[in-house]
Amino acid sequence: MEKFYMPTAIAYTSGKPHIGNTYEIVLADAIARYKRLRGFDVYFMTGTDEHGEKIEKKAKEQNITPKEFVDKVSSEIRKIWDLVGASYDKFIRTTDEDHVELIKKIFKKLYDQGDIYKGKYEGWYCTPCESFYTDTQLEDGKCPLCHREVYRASEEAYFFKMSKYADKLIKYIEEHDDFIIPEIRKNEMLNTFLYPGLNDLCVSRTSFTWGIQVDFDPKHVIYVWLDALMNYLSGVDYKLDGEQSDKFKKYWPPDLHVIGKDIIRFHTIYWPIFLMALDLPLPKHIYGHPWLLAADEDKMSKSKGNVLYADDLVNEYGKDPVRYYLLAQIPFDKDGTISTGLFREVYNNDLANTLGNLVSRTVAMSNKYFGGIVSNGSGSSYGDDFDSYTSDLKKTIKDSVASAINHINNIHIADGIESIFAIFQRCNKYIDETCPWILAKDTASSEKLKTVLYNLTTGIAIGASLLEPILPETSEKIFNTLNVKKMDIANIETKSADELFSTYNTEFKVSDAPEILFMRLENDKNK
RNA sequence: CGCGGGGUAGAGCAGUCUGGUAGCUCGUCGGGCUCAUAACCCGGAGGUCGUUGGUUCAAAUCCUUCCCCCGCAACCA
Repeated sequence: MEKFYMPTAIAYTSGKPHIGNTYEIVLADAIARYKRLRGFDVYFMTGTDEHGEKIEKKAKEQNITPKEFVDKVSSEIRKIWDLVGASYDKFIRTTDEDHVELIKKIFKKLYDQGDIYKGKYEGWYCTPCESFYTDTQLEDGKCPLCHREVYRASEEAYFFKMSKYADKLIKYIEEHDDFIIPEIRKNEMLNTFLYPGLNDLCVSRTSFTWGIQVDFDPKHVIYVWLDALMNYLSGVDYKLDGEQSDKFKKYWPPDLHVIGKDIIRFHTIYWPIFLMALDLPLPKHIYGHPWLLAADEDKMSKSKGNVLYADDLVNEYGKDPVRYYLLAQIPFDKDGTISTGLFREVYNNDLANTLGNLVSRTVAMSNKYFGGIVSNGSGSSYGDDFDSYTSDLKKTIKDSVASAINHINNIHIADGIESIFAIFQRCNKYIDETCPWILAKDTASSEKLKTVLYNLTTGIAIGASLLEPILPETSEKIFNTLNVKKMDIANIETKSADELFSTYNTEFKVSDAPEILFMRLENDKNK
């Protein structure tokens, strides 16, 4: 069984994540579910990044310990991930004991082998703000925060010799075209950081204490990124010495990193270099996904009051609609937008009208005309337009299936969803073409009518099977309503259109009281 | 001159590499239908393709001028 190790970035526990932050976990979840359906042994990992100065400060403001603070936020984050249906296999925390131990050992090892050295960090220091600034950060030569005088200061710090590995990394990136995706991110990294020359990275701090301590030099804590990135190793029980763990041997290296474009630099430069220093294979692909922005094109922020939270949306509209919006509306390499109005529009158009109503009308007709019994009509050809409606239906659905699978394989999820919905749209059109209510008036067309309802049901089943990774609850509801078995994606992909439309060759009975999948939302003037 | 992306119908986007009738979704207007969640299906209207100049029989597409928006960066995660 082929393995698929997919870690997401771990969320920084500085506060409650908004809907944009939640996108990443939903995206990764859809990929994980899809890979499982394709027979992969998936290890889907997420978690929280919990050290750093910012957290130390926030805890202090609330008069609690940093650990109490991160315990609270981490569980809040996890609750939201669960709420949107994230099927992660492991939730790691950088305060986990085994993680902390590993980081300490790694730091020591890198120091011993000469990749980390002690040096001086120089910069402009603002005493009241207790912060260092570079030349370019200063505003008019003064502190950018409080605008007071700064003075030249230096502080003891450990540095990592990035320069030692830079050439090797450049070569690797150039030779592996799909290491950094999308391509724009690859160019950004090469042009901005690698070609001009990589500076050594400061990997310890002495200005705060909430972090993993350097054993042999206790006034230093380990730089947050060196700590955070290593979760991908500790999460599969990587052992620096002694017998290597089975989990590590099985899953390493990551097949796909799902991370936000804002932290692509840490994942495509520092992270691979750390791995080179540890002499470990690099991840196969690192996907810097785009962002979800508020519809007014601004980043969501509390001060602007345009923040939407996943849990609020799930409570109001349900889990699957939230997943649908995120997955369908954010393209592979460009930012998407969200507002309550857009959300409701997409909900009505795609979920309530196209999909929900299709299932509803199809099942209703089966109940009305055949007491809920569905079976394929006996006539294969009727020598009129009916034949071409049917063959075009099958062909269009087969084409959409191929397109959807192709997109999803390339993690172009939004494009894949569009192709899946083309199936449902084609089914709706088929109803208009064949006019079942007219066929029902003449017993002589009984076989045609059976054929129509059978084909519709099968078409819905095909679409719903593909939809499972995207909308797991809805997919299951549809199969319960239709009372047929889900199709295997491998079969959907390889079978011919005619074979696909012979899947359910014995009659079955659909639900006589189908549930409304997505209740249509009334117009809401509030945006 | 730091690097990069973008400016196409009311909104959001595709098309630009490989010049040749400007396309999709939503909205809007009209028609059809009545199985269905006032849903579904069909059709129409709506665009000097940011700006200047050029190459060409022909430019959204190639070259050029300028204007505007956005991302990355200046070691916060």
